[in-house]
Order: sequence, then structure tokens, then C-alpha cells
Amino acid sequence: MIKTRPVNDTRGDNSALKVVGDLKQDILTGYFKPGEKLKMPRLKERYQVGVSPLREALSQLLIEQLVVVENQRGFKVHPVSREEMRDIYATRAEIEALCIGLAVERGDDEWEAGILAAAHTMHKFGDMVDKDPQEWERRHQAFHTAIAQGCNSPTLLQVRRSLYEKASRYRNLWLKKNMANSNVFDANQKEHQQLIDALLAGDGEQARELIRQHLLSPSRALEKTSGLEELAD
Amino acid sequence: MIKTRPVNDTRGDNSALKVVGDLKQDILTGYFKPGEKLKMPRLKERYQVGVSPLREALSQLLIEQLVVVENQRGFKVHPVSREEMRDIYATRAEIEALCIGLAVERGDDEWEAGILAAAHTMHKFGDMVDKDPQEWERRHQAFHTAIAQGCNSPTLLQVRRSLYEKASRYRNLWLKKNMANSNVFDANQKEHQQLIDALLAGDGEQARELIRQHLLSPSRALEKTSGLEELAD
DNA sequence: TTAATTTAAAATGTCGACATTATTGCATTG
DNA sequence: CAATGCAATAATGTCGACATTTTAAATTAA
Repeated sequence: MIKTRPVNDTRGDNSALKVVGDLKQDILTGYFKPGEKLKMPRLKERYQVGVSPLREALSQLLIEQLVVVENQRGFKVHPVSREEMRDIYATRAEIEALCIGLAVERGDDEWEAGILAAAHTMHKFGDMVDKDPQEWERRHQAFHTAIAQGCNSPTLLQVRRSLYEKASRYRNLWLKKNMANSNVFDANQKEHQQLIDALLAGDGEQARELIRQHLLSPSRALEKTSGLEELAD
Repeated sequence: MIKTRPVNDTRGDNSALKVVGDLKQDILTGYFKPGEKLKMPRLKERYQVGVSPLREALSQLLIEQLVVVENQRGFKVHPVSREEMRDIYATRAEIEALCIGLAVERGDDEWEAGILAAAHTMHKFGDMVDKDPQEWERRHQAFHTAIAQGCNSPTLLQVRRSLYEKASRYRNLWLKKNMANSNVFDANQKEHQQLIDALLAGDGEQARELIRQHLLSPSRALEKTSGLEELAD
């Protein structure tokens, strides 16, 4: 029996690594607003660590472009903008299409099984009445990740994950807007089925086009809303 | 008149940011070998700063996957492996093809001019007798960057740069092996001309295929060499 | 000699302290 | 009243110190 360890088990890690996860979550979920100044006293209080681990954590989020720094003026949450949203979503769509194209070429039976399993998990959730957006998003992402895994390239998957996280702040807005709207979820379900069909048929070109449209729809929806202004730029 | 500032001007930056550049250089050029332990006393001595800025710098290189960390055992240079080299180069080829495909769709006259300018700068260097590999690589990269710029996507270009840096350690091996071999440089020159022709003709598909082959050739060459073993894994 | 154990040395990760720099609030002036 | 200048308040970035842990060396035992 292989001993696995939960993804959020941070026992052997140092303080910085522990705080990276929490801080990232707080930024992605919007607890810290875009553009907001991240003052050390507040962070020390919230995460119960000194400045050294905090600065290490912030240095990591700096490279992931979730925070920005200005000398002698500390750290801020990376601001949001329509332009950035467009660019991130467009890039994500291309990267995801790339993953899928390679996956169709390289994917094996185990890959296909993983997709069907994840699809089932998603489908079950669709029946629920109390749609917790976070849990829905978890399963939704698990489904797409199962597909992308088929590309079998750690480097590419790393790029993919990074873009997914960058997009999270915008996606959370979209989720708030649409969690009541069950049409959206039904349409999603349909698109997923089309995607699965194309994948199992080995039609890479079709799958690539489907995923592009699928990934861009939240972006298109957000273009029209005024939700972005709320998040000070 | 706009006041520009040289890329390596680090006056307003904090110590960590200054040391990031130097440390990265030292890792990419192989001054610190893959897998080598990065001990604080040595780093303090070399970069003339305390542990705090050092740990911040290392935290950034951690996300860029140039170093790895183990709790209570400090930082190490990220090890190299044939597998990683293959994956990085393959991913880079796909990303570069993606950039170029978009660039052909979106590029304007200024873009084309930039390519020709960079090509000229490269060509001039080809005539020189004393081929400094570093300078050659600078111009080579400037040429490819000029092309990729046409995609007009900061996010995608960021991904591209990150992969370029990850590949640097392997590329430096290749450069050492081939700096005497002028056949290689001539072949390169030819491939560049083909690429330019395809780009100016607007043939995206052709350009994408050319760039894939172009980027993969160092990887293929390195597959055969024994150079990797020198770098302890 | 090899293996195990103890001891000593060195390195890591974190905090508090301090100098420097930014920001805020208040008074002064035009 | 607006704008400017000044003081006091707060925050940043860096270092040295310290407890903890790892690594290396020395010693002992088999």
C-alpha cells in the first residue's frame, strides 16, 4: 500500500511554503483585493509568522505575477484589467488546445478512463440542488485536467496550471455572476459531452476548436459585465 | 524625449532583485552546477548581502524551477536530466510555433521591419572570425524574439521567456560543443532565411513547421552527446 | 577493517531590532 | 479655502543573533 499524503498537508515544510498556499488562496478568492497594499503588520497578524517567511512567500507570488513590488513601498496585489483578462484567457485557450492536441496523439486507455471518471464526477454534481460554486469549479477543473494530462509533458502542464491560477481571480467573478443561472451549467455540460465525443473519436482538430470556445466563454461573458470596476485597478 | 533605462540598471531595486539577476546568471551559465548545494555562507560572500535577500532571491528562482528546496536542508540548483531537456525543448518548440502562428495573423509592418533588422544584425555577426558564443546567442535570441513579439500577447511571451531561460543551461552545453563547428552556424543561417521567407509570404503553417525543427535541433544534438553526465544529476 | 555511536562543527530558518524611507496629519502661508 | 511645508507616525528592507537540525568527524565496538 502506497502512503499518500493529502495535498494540503504541510507538515515537513517551512513557514514560507505554508503561507504561500494560504496567501495565494486569499488573493485568488479576492480576500485581498486587486491593487490592495499588503502591509506586513496585517500579514504577520493573519498568518502568525514573522516578516522573513512572509517576504519569501511574496517573492514567490511575485514571479507568478499575483503580487507586484515597488522598492521601499512594499507589496501590492497584482491589479486586474480587462486587457490582462483577455490576454490570459486567450493564452489559456491556446495552451489548452495545445495540450489536447498532443493528448489525442499520445493518450492511452488509462487516459480515456480518467476522462470518463472525471466526467462522471462532474455529471453527478450537476444533479445537486445546492450548487456550491467552489466545489463545482473543483470538479470542473479536475475534468479538464484529466484531459490535459494526456499530453504527458510536465513542463507544459506546469504552464497550464500557472495560467489557470492567474485566471482564477477573474473566474471567481464569473462564478458569482452565474451560480444561479442553471442555463450556463447545462450548456457547459453539453460542451463537455461534445468534447468527450471528439476525444474518443480521435478528432484532435475538432477537440481543439471546441476547447477554445469552451474556455473563452467566461471571458466573453465578463467583457460585458461591469464587475471588473469593483476591483480597484 | 523618453528616458529609457538600461535593462541591467538596478538602482532603485532592493538587494533581492539585484541578486536574482546575478544568481540566475550563475546558474544558467553553470558557475553553480546542477544539483549543487547552495550554501548561505558562500552566497553571502559572493553577492555581499545577508541571508534575507538571498532567501528572497532563491524563493523566486524556486518558482522558475532553477533551484529546489528541502526543508532544513537548504537550496540546491535544480538538477538536469535528459528527460527534462527533451520536455523543455519539445514544449518550447510548440510554444514558439504558437507565437509564430499568431504573429503571422496579427503582425504588422513594424513587426516585419523588426525581423529584418534583427536578421541583419545576426548576419553581420556571422562574418566575424572570433565568434563569441555568448554574443552570437544574444543576437540569435534577439532575432527569434523579434518574430515572436508579433503575437502581441504579454502572457504568452512571458511563458516563452521562462522556457527560454530554463533551456539555457542545456543550450550552453550545445554552444560549447559547436562553437568551433561553422557548419552548424551556416545551417542555422539557411534555416533563418527560409523562416523569413515563409513569414513574409504569410505562410503560417510553413513557418510553424520550420521553427519546430529549428528549435529541436540542439536538443537532438545533445541527445547523442555525453555532455549531460558531466553535470551531476 | 567495517559498522555503529557519540561528539563536534556547520548550516538552516526564524525572529526581533535598527536604520532608512514613505506616508499621514497638521499647521502655515499665500 | 487650496496649496505648500513640516513634524510625527508608520512601514520597509536588512542584518545579526539564536534555537534547531543536519552533516561531518572522531571514537568505540564488533
